[in-house]
Amino acid sequence: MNHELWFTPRKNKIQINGTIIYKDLSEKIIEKLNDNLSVSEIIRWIREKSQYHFREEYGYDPQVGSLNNSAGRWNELIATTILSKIILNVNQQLENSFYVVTFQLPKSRLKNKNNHQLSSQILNLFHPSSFNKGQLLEQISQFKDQIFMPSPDYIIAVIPQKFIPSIQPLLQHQAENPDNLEIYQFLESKLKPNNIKAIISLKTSNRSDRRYQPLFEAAMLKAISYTLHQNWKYYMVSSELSSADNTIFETAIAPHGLVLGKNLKLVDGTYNFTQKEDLLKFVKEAIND
Amino acid sequence: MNHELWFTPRKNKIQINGTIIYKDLSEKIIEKLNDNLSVSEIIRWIREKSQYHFREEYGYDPQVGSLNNSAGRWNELIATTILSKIILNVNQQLENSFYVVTFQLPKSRLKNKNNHQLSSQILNLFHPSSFNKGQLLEQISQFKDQIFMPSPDYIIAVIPQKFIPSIQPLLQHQAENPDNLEIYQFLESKLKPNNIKAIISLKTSNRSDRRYQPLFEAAMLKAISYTLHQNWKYYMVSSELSSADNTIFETAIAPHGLVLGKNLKLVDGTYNFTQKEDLLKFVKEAIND
DNA sequence: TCGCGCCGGCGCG
DNA sequence: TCGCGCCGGCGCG
Repeated sequence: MNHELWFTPRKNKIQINGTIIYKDLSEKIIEKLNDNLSVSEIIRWIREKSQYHFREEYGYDPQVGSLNNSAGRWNELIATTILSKIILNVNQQLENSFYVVTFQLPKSRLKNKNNHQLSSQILNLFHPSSFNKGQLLEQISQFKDQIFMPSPDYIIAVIPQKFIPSIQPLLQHQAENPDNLEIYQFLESKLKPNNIKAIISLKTSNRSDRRYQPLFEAAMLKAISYTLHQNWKYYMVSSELSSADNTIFETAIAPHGLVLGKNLKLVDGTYNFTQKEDLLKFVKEAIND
Repeated sequence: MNHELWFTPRKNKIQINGTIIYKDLSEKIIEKLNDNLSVSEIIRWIREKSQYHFREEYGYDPQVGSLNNSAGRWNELIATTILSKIILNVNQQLENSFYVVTFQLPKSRLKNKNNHQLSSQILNLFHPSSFNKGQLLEQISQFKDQIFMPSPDYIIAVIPQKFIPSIQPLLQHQAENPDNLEIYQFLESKLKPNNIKAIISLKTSNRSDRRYQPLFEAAMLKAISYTLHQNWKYYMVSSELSSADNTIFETAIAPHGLVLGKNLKLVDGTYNFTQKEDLLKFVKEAIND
């Protein structure tokens, strides 16, 4: 293992290459997961290992922010592998003509109006023409350039097998290479609203301010889902959940629920992500509806 | 100036007493404001001064997080003083029978259902009985325990002079003691929805994730405002605004707008907070409607 | 003691 | 180069 590749000196600072570190340690990480170590423990272990080698090499501690940035990425890489494996397994047992699929998205990015791409990356799962009159997304079409939200961490979709016969190898590849967006690229412009079953927010931890970030995402997605007569679920997944986090996620009403006088929840489930099994729960919940 | 009071040794760490530091430096801060130094510059100056004395005393740098926490507070203390002075001035020139008032709120906090207080602190501005049948907040009454949001940074309200004849001394006192909640305490349970004109989010800087925190607040408040047939404005104020921040704040549609098919904006104005004058703009905008 | 709400430090495309 | 979206470090009540 060549620890020099873990760090890159930049102007005035040393960069921590979180993705490289993860790849170097991925075999051990998978082992630890199989030994049922908690995801928090594993991330703490990668964190401390990175810190140790940084200190060895440069004689001082890395910035907290650089490790925060990496920890978020490590958490996602672990979750991608676990989710992909779970869904590979689910697909092998399915007895209908659909496949379940999970994937991450490119980051949302402000797009020029004349571009065919929309600023909210999740909307680019649908073909631009589906916003046309008489098409499936007509109802939100007039506002499509005014919808902003971060790219959700994960989508769970259910798609006819005939449209994605090769999905199992793609999921297998994604489980082994959790830092790639092949599945998104494969599905871009091809989904219909009713293919989407669930959207997932993944965090290592919450703060009482940061917890409103995914709630805004949920507010927009639930409003879109309602307008399109869909039933998209929104799940919160975090390795740390305070009692207040749980209560708020379980209870919070959607803004459009207030306006319509309907008790429409923002969040359909809140899960503590400690072990592989924790993710299985909401995958089942998401598709059994 | 006794720098020892700036810091308090705690178990395993040294606490930075941001409020004490601010009070010690407040005269100089006011001077710098009068000299038209930018708010960012002033906060950077307090930050560096704190860091310098911390280092002198303990031989190492303080945690970034402790200075972040303080910088947010310093920004609010400065803004409270400026806003209070502006509004004192506005009130002296008013020729109707109303006073303008601005104030901060206690932090939101999960409340027990049987308590008369609600979890969203802003809702405690209204009397509990106003949620009763036939009263002003009846329309959101059934969901009042499912509404969650952080306490907004500032409220701007317009209130009949006869209800608050003593408001000018209170504003004067608030300008001089920006860390107190007397005005909120004075108004608690006494406001009507139409007293509220504007809600303000104040930040030193945004990040592309953190910018959705006030947008969630705006989404809930605008939904409440719509349901109550009010026209509460929501303003973003920040010392740093990227081009993307500006575009998103200026363009974003409210979730309930999507559902209703109406172009309802989340944000009514985005202001760069560098000097005193920047706050005057939206105070005028907020009350002239 | 913990909950609230603060914000800069990133790595990567 | 900057935009995205990551998250722990608080002080204070």
